[in-house]
Amino acid sequence: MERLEKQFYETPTLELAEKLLGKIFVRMLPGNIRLKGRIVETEAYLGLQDEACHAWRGKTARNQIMFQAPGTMYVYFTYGNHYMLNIVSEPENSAGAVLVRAMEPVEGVQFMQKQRGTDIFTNLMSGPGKLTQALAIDGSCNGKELFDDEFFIENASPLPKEMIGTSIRVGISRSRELPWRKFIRNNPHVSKSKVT
DNA sequence: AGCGTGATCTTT
DNA sequence: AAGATCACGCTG
Repeated sequence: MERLEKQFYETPTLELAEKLLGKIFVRMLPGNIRLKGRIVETEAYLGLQDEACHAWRGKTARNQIMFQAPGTMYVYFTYGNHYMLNIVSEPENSAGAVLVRAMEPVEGVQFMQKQRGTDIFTNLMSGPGKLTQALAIDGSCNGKELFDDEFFIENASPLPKEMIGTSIRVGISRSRELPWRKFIRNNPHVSKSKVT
């Protein structure tokens, strides 16, 4: 399948969160290592009215990447342990991003097992902190774009509507009511959560 | 259900 | 300068 171009990302954040489901995230590493994961769970974070969005009070040193062009990666560190992978949306100078919460491993499983310290297939990328560990994504990836040979996303056929679930977002306290989490129904790699 | 772990943001 | 919060994951 072909790689997603810039214009794919030029769509409202909530819509992008849904469109990314089923697409194949690819990372190339030195030594001809290719890692692939199918995106199965996402969440939308949008600008000023969404109090759970890092950028809701304006631009800071941490969140500035969220104001960049669609298709940029916003990676941040949290809870003293974990990196979170987001894909920037919305035009330049407005803030928005899609949090990638879970993937299904497609290629490079052995590498992922080593990274994660487990062989259990459904425990490799079934959470936002797990998938960055599996893919060796850290703060050095913050600000990189999905349009080169290191990081890109491959297209896949759109999913039928009935396969997509919606819920409130996981692990936030402000703006909890917004139903901005999207996931593939009955997929075993979707993160464990009280909300289904 | 409880806690580690450290950057970031808010309040004093 | 100090305190709170945090888009989590692991053990028990």
